[in-house]
Amino acid sequence: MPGFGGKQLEMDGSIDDKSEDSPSSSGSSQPQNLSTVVHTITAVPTAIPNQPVQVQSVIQPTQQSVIQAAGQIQTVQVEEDGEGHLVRTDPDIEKRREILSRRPSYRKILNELSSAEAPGIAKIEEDKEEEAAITSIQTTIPSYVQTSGQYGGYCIKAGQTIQIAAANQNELTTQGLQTITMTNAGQGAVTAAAMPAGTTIVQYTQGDGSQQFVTVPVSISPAGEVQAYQIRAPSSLPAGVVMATPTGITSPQQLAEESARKRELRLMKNRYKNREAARECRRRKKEYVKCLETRVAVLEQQNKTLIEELKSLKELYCHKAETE
DNA sequence: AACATCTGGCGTCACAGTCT
DNA sequence: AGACTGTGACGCCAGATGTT
Repeated sequence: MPGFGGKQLEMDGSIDDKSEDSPSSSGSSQPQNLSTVVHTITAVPTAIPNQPVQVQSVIQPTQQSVIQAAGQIQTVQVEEDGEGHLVRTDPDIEKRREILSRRPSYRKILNELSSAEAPGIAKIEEDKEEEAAITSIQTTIPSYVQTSGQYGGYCIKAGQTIQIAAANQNELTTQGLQTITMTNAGQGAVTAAAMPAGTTIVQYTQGDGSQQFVTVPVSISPAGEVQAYQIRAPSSLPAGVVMATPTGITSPQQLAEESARKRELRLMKNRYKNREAARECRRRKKEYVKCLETRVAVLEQQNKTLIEELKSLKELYCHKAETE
């Protein structure tokens, strides 16, 4: 895998000198007691989508090292930290740190990792999959409606999700509706406080796939039957949003209820998209973790190889010293 | 077998950053 | 400014695994 053989330019800007490409590379076999060691290394930015840079460095704390990348000479300030790691200290790094301090995107990180290090690693692609068409009608009666009732001729119970079959769906389709989903307190996200009793939000998808939301007052008879949904036609509300009632808000309690309903409407509009976004985010995260695990495995293997190499060189050296 | 704990996935909300 | 996007955090759930 390209890039794993050299120094890793860490995300924090440090150059972690853990290995060298080969013991025969220029100057690397020089005795350690020299104050200046010349290395030819390949630095691979782990988080920056640059080409691997060939580094001709004179490893000496606080001295400037010369990085030659794509024919361009770049001067960077390098210092050694307490643990023998080389750390860039030039002003560029400040800028880079600033950028990196922002919340990273798994998509970005992984794409950068894969482009810089492993062409074999698949990039996270833009999700072009079409949403599967919803063909059923699903409705959940809020759990706070502790009763059972009738909806479109079907008996439903509080907190239950029901499928509304052909007859109603056809009826809806003729009106340009494909799906209708009632969701709120069923997930526990909406409580009686957040969503005033006696109302619910109906989400439906039109023929063109656009999401529509309707706030619907629900009348429940003493016998526990859902008697009616009073849905009104769109008027002055933004496209796609249909608001049913309420009329004549006067008391602070009603105002609070209204604002709660508005909040719920806003959340409802975001919920669907966010569900998908969260799914994608988790997928990217998993892919990112996998990628990191692969890197760990490769580096561990490399470490083993280097240890073995060191051993055999030591043996060779001792053997040579004995014979002399 | 019954129960407890762990694990992974999901949906949701809040929030920060980005885009229009 | 408001919409959109990506992600962390949280709670819930179901299945797997360990313990009694």
